[in-house]
Amino acid sequence: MTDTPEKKPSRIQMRNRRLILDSALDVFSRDGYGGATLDTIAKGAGLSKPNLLYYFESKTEIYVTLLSQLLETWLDPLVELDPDADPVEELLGYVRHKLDMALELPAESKLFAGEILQGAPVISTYLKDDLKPLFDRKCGVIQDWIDAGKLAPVDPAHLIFSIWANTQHYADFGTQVSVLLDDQNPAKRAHLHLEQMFRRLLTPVGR
Amino acid sequence: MTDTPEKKPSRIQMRNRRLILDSALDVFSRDGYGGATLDTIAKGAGLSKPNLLYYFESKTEIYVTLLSQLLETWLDPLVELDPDADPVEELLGYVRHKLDMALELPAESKLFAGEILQGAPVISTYLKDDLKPLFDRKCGVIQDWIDAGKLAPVDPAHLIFSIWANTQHYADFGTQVSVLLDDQNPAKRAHLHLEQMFRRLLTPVGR
DNA sequence: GTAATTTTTTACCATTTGGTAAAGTCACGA
DNA sequence: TCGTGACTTTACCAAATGGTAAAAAATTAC
Repeated sequence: MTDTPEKKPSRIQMRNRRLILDSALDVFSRDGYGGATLDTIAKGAGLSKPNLLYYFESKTEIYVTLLSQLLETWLDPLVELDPDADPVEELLGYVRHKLDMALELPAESKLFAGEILQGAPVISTYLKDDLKPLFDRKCGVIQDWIDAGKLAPVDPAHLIFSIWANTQHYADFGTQVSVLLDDQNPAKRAHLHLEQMFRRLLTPVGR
Repeated sequence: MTDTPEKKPSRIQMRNRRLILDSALDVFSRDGYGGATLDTIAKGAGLSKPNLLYYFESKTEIYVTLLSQLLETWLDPLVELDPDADPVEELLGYVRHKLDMALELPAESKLFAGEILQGAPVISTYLKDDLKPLFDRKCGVIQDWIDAGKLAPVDPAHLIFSIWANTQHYADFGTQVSVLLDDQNPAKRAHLHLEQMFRRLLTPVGR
């Protein structure tokens, strides 16, 4: 009880913190951490700058809060990779899920991408302490699948990288994708392409 | 002759402009456009800020200069996709080339990624006017290869996207890759993985 | 209804930032 | 060696930025 002296947040606090975080996600993902300003975030939330600083101590605290909330939901699909399921279908499901997330939540994806791009100054300890163990565990699962002959032999780590790369591309490079594609809704073809690519890569050849 | 009243740049101009651009590439790719400051760039170049502004009119001009120089070399490998070569090997060569570029010039890759991430405010007309036609042409080449049965049927546009995504990932997300891999030189395994993945995707199945 | 508490506003401030003016220094050709 | 133009430094500036203090307003608890 002494750990968190803060009382439960009031309704107004809930609402305003949410407004701020929503606006901040927009601004940080569009302008980057350095390009974002408290005024812009405040305006987007419909608050004044000092009022915004009543709810968050600093610009950095807003940014950190956003990233921590993000990381939870972002890594969830990887956590759920089920060692007992059918390997190819499980991995293709993971690809689908990540692609849907990228298409539906591009701002989150861009925020994360921007942070990594700049050397992960805020989340580097998270990467080392939380993501790395999870990553290693899932590489182990994939390796087991391969050893059991249920998956074509691939480099597990680089497989995961390529899943991340391909799915996040549609969010992070969405501007470029939009310019280059005549088809204005890339979702369907993106899904088909990734399904085809990873199915071919992962399906074990009959021995 | 009236178009470019500037005389040929002196040796000192060549040297200092290069120092500035080198430093600016570092800073912009690390801190983003908004996070970069003229002071930081100047310090990195060993010059004073006003001296830096003797060589470039503004922060934006440095940034634009960097991006234009980048785009030339960056798109070159795509330009050189040869319609008359062996399709699978030609595309695998493109993958290799792009991966090598990402591994050797991560700062350039990150600069470009940051610009796209923020909605391509500076290079959007370039994307529309120059990249798009090239992209469409190369999609045509790939489609012709497919129609001739020399390539497995893939979505040409999304194939190119996946090549870009997978190769740039090792630069743009290099921080994450480094943290997650025990192997500290990902180059070899990355090459092998991408070769395997794209060879399987692209090799036509005997009919 | 009123006192206590929470929330919002107004008025600031110090620092940083992109950029300028102008004086000084250097290099080099005549 | 001297003058001219190229280069560099010093001294600034206005605007923007992250952040604060304290008063005013609104809400809540009793």
